[in-house]
Parts: sequence; structure tokens; C-alpha cells
Amino acid sequence: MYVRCHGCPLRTKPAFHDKTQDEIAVIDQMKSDHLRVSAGTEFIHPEQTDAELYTLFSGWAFRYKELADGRRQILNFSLPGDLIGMQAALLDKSLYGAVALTDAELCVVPRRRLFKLFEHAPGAAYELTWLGAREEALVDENLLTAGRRNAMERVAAMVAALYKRAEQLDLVQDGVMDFPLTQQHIADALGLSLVHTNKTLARLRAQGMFRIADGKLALLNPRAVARLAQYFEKEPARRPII
Amino acid sequence: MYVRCHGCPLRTKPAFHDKTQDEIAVIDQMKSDHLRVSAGTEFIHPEQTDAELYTLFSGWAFRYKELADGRRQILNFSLPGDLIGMQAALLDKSLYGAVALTDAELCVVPRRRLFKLFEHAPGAAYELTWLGAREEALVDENLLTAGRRNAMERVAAMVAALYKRAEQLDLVQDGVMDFPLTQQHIADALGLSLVHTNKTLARLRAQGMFRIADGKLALLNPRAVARLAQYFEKEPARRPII
DNA sequence: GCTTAGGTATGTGTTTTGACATAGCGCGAT
DNA sequence: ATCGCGCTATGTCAAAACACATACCTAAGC
Repeated sequence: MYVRCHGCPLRTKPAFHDKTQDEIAVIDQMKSDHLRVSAGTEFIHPEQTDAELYTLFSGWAFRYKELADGRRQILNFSLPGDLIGMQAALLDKSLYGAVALTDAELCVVPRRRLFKLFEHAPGAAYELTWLGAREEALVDENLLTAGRRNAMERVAAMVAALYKRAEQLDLVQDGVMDFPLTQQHIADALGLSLVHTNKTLARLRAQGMFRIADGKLALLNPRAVARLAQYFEKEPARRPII
Repeated sequence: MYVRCHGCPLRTKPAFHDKTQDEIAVIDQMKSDHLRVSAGTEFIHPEQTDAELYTLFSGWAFRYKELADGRRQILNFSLPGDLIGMQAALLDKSLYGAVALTDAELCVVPRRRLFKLFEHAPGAAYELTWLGAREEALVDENLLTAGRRNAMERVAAMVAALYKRAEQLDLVQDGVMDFPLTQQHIADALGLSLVHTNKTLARLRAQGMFRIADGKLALLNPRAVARLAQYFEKEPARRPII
């Protein structure tokens, strides 16, 4: 059940850099646990002071913040290979929550070992920082979306971005990928109301650019979606994985 | 004109951790330049592939992204001591621009030296990563603002957050701080139109919670502002500075 | 002194988004 | 089997935000 980094099936995906056996050994040593959580589990809590650092091994997750009156903003979605919890692990306490969207597996790097990692494995530390910077880039893009795109564009931007990320992980087949978000998740990620999200999806559906149904997303016209969203960013060809 | 880290007047502010002479020497070695730029200078360009890493030494700056049709979203504002350009320095190319809002001074850490820093100064590398995580936290909060707060709340949240940051840097006197943003900047940061921002400011002004005028912000009723914005986050008492 | 440009202010009408209500569907629990 | 719940769908109306037009003020440049 416990997955050692040496045989990790994730790191051989085309999305990720190759690593030497030594590098992998370092990371394997840092890893303290391999966690299985079921859909809906909140594995980092807002205000939590002892959150660990995680790499999502399988499944989907998201980070969120909320206001005192319950309004919730999803900050970003995590796919396999993504780091979750840099802020939570480094800062005094977590300023957000993190929840598994599907059943998921998490590789755990204890926050206590983080500084050691910087001392003894500068390469891994650099990659950690790199991944942190990438996560910020995702949030930046989401902020652009929430701040400056209208409802139709927001949905299109989200579809385009998630599709591109899934593609890199070999999660797309014949233009179709798993898509475990409810409309409430979409609304919370895009800064829209649930009802308006539903109506926006209906309008987009009528235009036939993509289809979301039964937990699947089929991207029918990537060009049109990218154009509508004015979303043209490329993911780096290969990235680290810790 | 060139400021050596040893005598840096910024790092002695109460907002920052103390450093040993050795630590300071390491950073001083990393620093390659001390740049002066005038208000409006864009010192990191979107798509730029060779952006350096900066610490803002004096003045204000902001990072932004824009859509092809010109809509602009300001991602966050930087105050003295803040790091700017982690993403730009680490990733292949910059996904955002960075502009000086006022005349400003920048300490430059060349991107080429970054990996060396990780190899030879794990403490400094850790702090760099910490600062990157903090910047992401700022963007997270801005995303919550743009996505889930209404116009009045957005302005209040921005005022509360910037005031709190300025306070930590001794930039507040008698409840008044420099505030070099135009209404267009506020609009672009909050995801509002210029006109609506102006009207929202007028409504808030009528309520007397704060006053923005002549490049100054006077916070008259911090409690009311925090309550309206539902903004209660605390900055960590002390943080690193590179 | 005049002009221009950037910034702020405000009225009017339109568009977008949200709120509320209601309904249907599928699925798991009792 | 049926009840309740989560999720999706859709109509109607209200509120929030935007677009456009115009005006005023100040400071910089000629």
C-alpha cells in the first residue's frame, strides 16, 4: 500500500523531470507517509498550525478560503504531482483549507523535515521552491480570471486550463477527461453564484465548445474555448516533482 | 548610492527577523546591484525570459497580468522588504509584469546566482521560499476579495490589508500613510471598473471609515473597516528579508 | 497664459450577475 | 418503495456593476 518513491508510477509521466536514483532516495527519505483520503476529506484546515507538506499522488484536491459569513473561494485545484501546503507548512498557521475532491492519495513530507531538506538536499529544495512559484502562477491566473473575465470567459478559461494540465498527465483520452467538479465547485472557483454558473454552462453548451456531463469533460473545440477565454498560456514542458 | 546589506536601514525595522553578520554577508554577496527606477518603470516584463529577482528597498510596486484586449488585473502590491520576481526568476519566462508605482529602489539578486544560493546558503534559501509562500498568501487573499467580496467590501479589504502592512514597516503616522494608488490602480486590483470604483469610494467616504486624498490614506475607523471587509488576518509578527 | 493630459466626480441608462422560487433526477438510507 | 438529499435546471425579478457622456481640477509643457 505504501508507495516508495523509487517505483513511483507518477514521476515517470512525461510531465516531469527525470531524477537520478540518488535524488529519488533523498525524497524517499523525506517522505514520512502515504495517506489515503476519501472524497470530501479536509486534510489541511484553516488556522491549522501543524499542517504537513503534501504531494498529491492520485486524485483531485482544492485549496479554499472563506469569509466569516460562509462565502467560499476556491483558490486552485490540484492534480497529481502538485504540491499542496507550502504556505501552510512554512508560515505559522494555514490561511486556507485543503480538501480532497475525489478519493485521493497524498505523499507526506513532515514540516519538521523541511529545513533539513534545505540543508542537505539543495536540489530538492530548489525544486520545492520552483513548485511553490508555479502554484503561485496558477493563483495569479485565477485572480485574473475572477477579476477581469466575465462569466462565459471564466468558465472557458477554467476548462482550458484544467484540460491542459490533465493532458500533461496523460489524463485525457480522445479529448475526454475526468471532471469531478460540481457546479458549486466551479462557481466557488470562479467567483460566480451557483445559479449563474448553471446558466452560463447552459449557454456555453448551446455553443458546442465543450461538454461537461457525468463527471467527464469533453473538449470539442479547444481553439474556440481558448479564444473566448483569451487564455493562451503554456505549461512548462517539464517540471519537478517532489 | 549603492547600499550594502550590512548597513541596510530596512532590515532593522521591527517587521523583520534579525540576522547575524554572516548571514548578512551571504546576502550582500548575492546582491549584484542596487537599482533606482522612477515611477511607472516596468522592471519585469510579461514574457521576459531573463528577469532577475528583486527585493524592493524603497517605494511601492505592483505585479499585474493582462488579457489580450487590454483588461488588466493587478495581482498584488509590494512594499519595502517584499520580494518581487520569484516566479519570473525560476520559471522559463515571466507570466506577469512588475511596475514601480512610485520612484523606487530595488536590490537585485541575479537569477544565475539563485541555485548557488540554495547550495551554499540553505538558511537564505529557506527564507526565500518562505517569502515566496507569503507572496502567494497575499495573492490568495486578493483572489478571495475579487471572487467573493462586493465592491464596498473589496475596497475595505484592500485598505485594511495595506494599512496593516504599512504599519509593520513604520510607514504609518497618526493613522495616516502614503497611498500612491490612483483609482485606476484600485479598480485594476479589485476587479472593478474605474467608474464603479469611484462611486464606491464616494459611498465609503460618506460613511467616514477612512479618507483617501492627496496621495494619503487616513484610517479613521479600523474596526468598522475590518468588519465591513470581514478581514481579520494577521501578518506574521516578524518575517525574513533577503 | 494656454493647452493638454491624468486623475477624479457624477448623472443616466444598460448589462451582467445575483436572489429566490420551483422542479426534476438519481441514488443511498431507512 | 419511498423519503430525503445533493445536484442540476429554469423562470422571474432585483441588485450590482458597467458603459458612456460630461465636467472639473491640477500640474506639466510649450
